[in-house]
Amino acid sequence: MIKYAILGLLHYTEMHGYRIKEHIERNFGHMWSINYGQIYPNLKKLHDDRLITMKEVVVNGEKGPPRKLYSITDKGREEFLDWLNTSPEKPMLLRDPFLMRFVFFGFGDGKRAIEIIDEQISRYQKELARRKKNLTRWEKSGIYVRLIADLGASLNEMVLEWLKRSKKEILKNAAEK
Amino acid sequence: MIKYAILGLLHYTEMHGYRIKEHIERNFGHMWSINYGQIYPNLKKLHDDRLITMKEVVVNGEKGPPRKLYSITDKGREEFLDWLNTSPEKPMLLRDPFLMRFVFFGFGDGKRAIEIIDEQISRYQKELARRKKNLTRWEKSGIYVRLIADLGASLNEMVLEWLKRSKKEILKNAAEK
DNA sequence: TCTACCATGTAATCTGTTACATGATTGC
DNA sequence: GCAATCATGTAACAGATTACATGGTAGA
Repeated sequence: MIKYAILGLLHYTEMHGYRIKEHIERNFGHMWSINYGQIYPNLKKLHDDRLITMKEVVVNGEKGPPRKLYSITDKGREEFLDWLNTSPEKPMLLRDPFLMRFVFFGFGDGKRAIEIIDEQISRYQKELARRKKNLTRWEKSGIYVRLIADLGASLNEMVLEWLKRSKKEILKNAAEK
Repeated sequence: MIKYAILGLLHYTEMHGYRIKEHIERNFGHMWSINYGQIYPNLKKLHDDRLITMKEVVVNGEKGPPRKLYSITDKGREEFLDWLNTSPEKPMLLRDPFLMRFVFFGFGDGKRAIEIIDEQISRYQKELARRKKNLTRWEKSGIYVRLIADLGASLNEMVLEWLKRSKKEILKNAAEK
């Protein structure tokens, strides 16, 4: 999957590994985690398969080792577009260590449960503020990127509402007993 | 992580591997996928670590091989409650091959993009209907399980709204050009 | 001098997925 | 007889995560 994310970015413009990581994190970091352990081996594989080409560039006055600029090849473009046009096989997956705990909160201490929920509320409040501020940043990046950012904010908003609703219901439920 | 899901279920009642898989799929299958390749090795590891005990049971008149009934030990309960009370370290992660494609739809064929979005809309419509029908099923399972089911439905609803909104905006955007 | 950041990468480990293999029973 | 379901499991592979190692430059 990361393979296609890389091809997609290189379809846009040539880039080196470090910059690819930055882009992936910024564009869909909230839904896809990434790290060098995936990026560099993938770049190597894509290069071996002739889907991308590489040229080493020493940028004068730039710090650090020489960059390795990768570009997509015609073969790479072809494979990328094939992938883009196929129907996604697998359904959405939501993985959240907090939700995993939440299901079992009935077994634990109710007070601690509320504390953890409050932590989540303040986390999501901060995150939502950050997202809303950044929404305008995506305006110029094209409609699809903007819509993805929009989805991120909507998800954030929905979870926050759910957290508040849940807290209320849990407290009400505890008071009734 | 699956380790704690198993401990949590066994905290509830003793169970064998096959039943654990069923439960995980039913309770949070929409957010956590599971398979035997994870269940059985995990059960073995938990047993080796003395967090659960096992007794083999042949149920008369039942089909198939003898069940291996696992129960949680005091040590297991302790570790489970410790985990339950700690703050979740990692943020929510949304992984969706459709969304991965979506970001790059600008590079592909606009008509095909609309087709794929329509596929997603009908998928989510069916799924939402199924979820809403099942919501009452969770009523008796305790407040936390019910709230998780509620979150699942809310997520589903939100994504569906977003898909419809996106389709409209994309068509409008295409018409303007 | 020390920290932060740019930029490359690898090795070990952990986690998850797919695809098998076995075998009994129930119902069509 | 055959398909479906219950129930056990493993091997191979794919994918993700963590933790290192290297080394240069800019700025406090």
